[in-house]
Amino acid sequence: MSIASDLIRGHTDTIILAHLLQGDSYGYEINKAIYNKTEQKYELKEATLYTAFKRLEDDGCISSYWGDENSGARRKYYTITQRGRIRYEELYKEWNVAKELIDRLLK
Amino acid sequence: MSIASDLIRGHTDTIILAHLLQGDSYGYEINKAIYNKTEQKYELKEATLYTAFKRLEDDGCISSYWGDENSGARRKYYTITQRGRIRYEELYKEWNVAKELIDRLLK
DNA sequence: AAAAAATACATTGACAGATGAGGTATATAG
DNA sequence: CTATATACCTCATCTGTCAATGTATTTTTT
Repeated sequence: MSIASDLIRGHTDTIILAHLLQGDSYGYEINKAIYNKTEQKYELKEATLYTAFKRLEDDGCISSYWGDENSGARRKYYTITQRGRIRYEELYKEWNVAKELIDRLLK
Repeated sequence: MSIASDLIRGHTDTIILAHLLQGDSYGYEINKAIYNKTEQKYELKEATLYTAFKRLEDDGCISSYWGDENSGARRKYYTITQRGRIRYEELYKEWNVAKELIDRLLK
């Protein structure tokens, strides 16, 4: 069963921040990680991913630098900032509140 | 703590269908019920509610009739249809899958 | 060696759901 | 008579998602 994106909408930023808490990473890898973690049930579309990177970087939650690969395609790595860590904690709490509310509303 | 609407987005229809499983109801009442069930943490905006009614009725998930109030403002009641019940079950299952996925992705 | 697939980044226009702002109307409480 | 509560509805606008499209390099297959 694949998942309607409207159910994930609102979590894109949190998912990215959560992944970056494990260490710096780049777009393509994050996407693959999500796909595998969800047992192929959910995949962020590339446009969504890069839109989110832009949003998070503009907001100071992540910063980026180009990797110095000597083989393979160039990669843009992202690091979570202190502000990003705080934001993640907030969003994670919000999710837990929302989860309970939705459970209650759907009975 | 109030809840970002993007976290509820995608659940509006399911919430309404869940409420109608308890019996026919009308817009104003459904809105109040949601507000109270969530301990005043979440309130559907009226525009969102009526947009959802339109969407659900167009899709054959609910049907409507005017109440015969002899006092107070007129009320438009909604009934969940058989199709609506099936849709609710699907959406409820999707929510439970999504919930697990999000939990896993947010670690 | 040529073709195909995988890796990797990025933009743009269109779309759908949510919502602020506005509107209509009736009943009741002060 | 005025304010508040009940009750419905529409429209323009905003935001996040995504299909489509593009660039460039490397690896694998034929």
